[in-house]
Amino acid sequence: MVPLIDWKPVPVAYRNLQSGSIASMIDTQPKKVLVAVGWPYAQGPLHLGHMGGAYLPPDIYARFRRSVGDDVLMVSGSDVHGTPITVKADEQGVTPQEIVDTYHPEFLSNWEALEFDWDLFTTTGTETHKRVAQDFFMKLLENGYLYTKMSVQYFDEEVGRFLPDRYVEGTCPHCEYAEARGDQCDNCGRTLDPTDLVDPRSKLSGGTPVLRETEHFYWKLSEFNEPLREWLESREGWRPHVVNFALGMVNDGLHDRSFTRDLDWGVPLPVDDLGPGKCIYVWWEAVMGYLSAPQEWAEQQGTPDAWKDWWQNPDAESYYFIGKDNVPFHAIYWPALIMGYGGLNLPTDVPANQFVTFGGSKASKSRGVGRPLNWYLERFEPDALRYALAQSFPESNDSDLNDDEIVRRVNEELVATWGNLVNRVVAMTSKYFDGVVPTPGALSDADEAALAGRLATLDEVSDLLYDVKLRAGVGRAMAGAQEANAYLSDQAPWTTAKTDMERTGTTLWVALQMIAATAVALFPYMPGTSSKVLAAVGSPVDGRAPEWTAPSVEAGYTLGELGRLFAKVEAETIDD
RNA sequence: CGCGGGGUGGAGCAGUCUGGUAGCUCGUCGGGCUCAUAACCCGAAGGUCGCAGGUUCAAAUCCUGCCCCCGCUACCA
Repeated sequence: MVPLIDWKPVPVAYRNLQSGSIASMIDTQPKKVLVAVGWPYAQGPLHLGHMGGAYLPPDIYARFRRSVGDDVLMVSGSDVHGTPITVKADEQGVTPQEIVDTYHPEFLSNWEALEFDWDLFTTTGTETHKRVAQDFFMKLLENGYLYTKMSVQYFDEEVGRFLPDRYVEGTCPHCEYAEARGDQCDNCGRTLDPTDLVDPRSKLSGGTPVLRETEHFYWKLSEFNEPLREWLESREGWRPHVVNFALGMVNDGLHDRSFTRDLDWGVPLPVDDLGPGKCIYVWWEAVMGYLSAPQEWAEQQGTPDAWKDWWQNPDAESYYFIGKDNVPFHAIYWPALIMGYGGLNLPTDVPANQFVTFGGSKASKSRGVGRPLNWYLERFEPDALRYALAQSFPESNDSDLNDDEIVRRVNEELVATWGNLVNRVVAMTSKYFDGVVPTPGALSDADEAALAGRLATLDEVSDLLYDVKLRAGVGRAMAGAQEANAYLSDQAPWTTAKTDMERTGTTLWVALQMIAATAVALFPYMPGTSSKVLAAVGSPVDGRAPEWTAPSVEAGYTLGELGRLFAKVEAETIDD
């Protein structure tokens, strides 16, 4: 056995910032940042809850880190293996691949509709993934963390398949509930073993399954108990619910778990000790995607070793964006796999979200609650939807969202505060100065305060974003827009325009500086509209993200065309 | 006693670790403004911080018990 599990503390988000100074807002030593996004299971459509919980947060975070100059790699992909997909394929009389080919493209179109900026969104069905997962298996085997063991499991002779615990149903031996599952009785809540069930039947065929011996590789997870405990206890800045939950499980004691399954649809074992029909358990193999996707990306770039900068460089950071139901897999099992492999970076942070609920019900594939994502995509502009979701991110609580709430956020907050601000300033510049940025006169104290305020906004938003407090971040950025609205009210350029055009010009010049800075602060959240604003004021986004600085809007520049940033959502459009 | 999270003005949330005038976004009411997407700005009303007890000069915050909601409970992913 290999000397146990080397891990080193991974530094938390590096900051090279000093409040107040524009130049200091850019990270002078760019870091490699892996933004790892939970892999959606290609078995059903995604809902708005998935976006708010797991997928939009990483896009915002990645865009922000790009803005401060870091070298971000944002990857994920469709998880295409496992029993549920094969079962669904059987039900529909198609191949598992055909199921995958239904949902993977749908995911891709979802990302496009919401303007996610992936480096790569692949699948676990690639040759690269297979190679990486098999290599991972061999490394664990060589390091002594895998062993074989016989066990007895129910087998459905009708469909010719071993049955996962949840696919065996029967009568609960404790309460005689007839619909108990093999892992648990929903009636009395007791944990069960499938062999406990009276009158077991297969959920697949309805027939009576038979017990068969089967040999599997088992993972010595128990060996990782202490290293994981030590590692988790040393985490700083993690969300309490993530650490507490993971630590609770570790303190209860982890037991060895089977590493393989009797299944054809998956990554086959690289050794033939067990004979055919064995695959790596889909969950273990799926999280290895965090390692295989960067390799696939690197291959596509023509720099096949480039992935090592994110995985083997101890200064690199990695953030795993997931829902709370996945905490065990990202705060326990995946770190344990990484430890067992050796030489790879452990997660810097796992900022798992709680759930977005709709009228109190979890929006999820399995329960079918909530509208299809496309329903929202057809009715809302992407940035408007991104805004409404960001303001409801369930970072510490489950958060509730409904259609009226989304409309309220868009109409009463986004349109009224930010959209209207841009519109009124551009309109006045057009009206009083023919659309040319005026030359400022002497700056008053109020002007200076307003200009300083825009820097404070960028500074404070960046503090929140580094901490992955994304909901607070968008709120703070919007406060920047409110400051600009208040500044305009105080200065009343529409009044001074009657007597003092220089004063009016100065006010509008200041307001334009505030708008440009706000657009930068909002860019991670609403990249499309921020890009439009920045282009219109003469600071177009160069590359994938604007520099995290207050752009200088130059006097004499003719503002570009900029219609209304957002349309109000009419009640009728959501009235069905 | 399985584990973790949550219960804060009409709505959605922050604050709880490090006790000390309960904060934000909206809504409501009043005022201002009229450049702007009936948008913007200012002010006010509205909360015994799930319930009960305890510690303390002082509790949303610490302790104990209880109630309710969510997730997990290891072979669904």
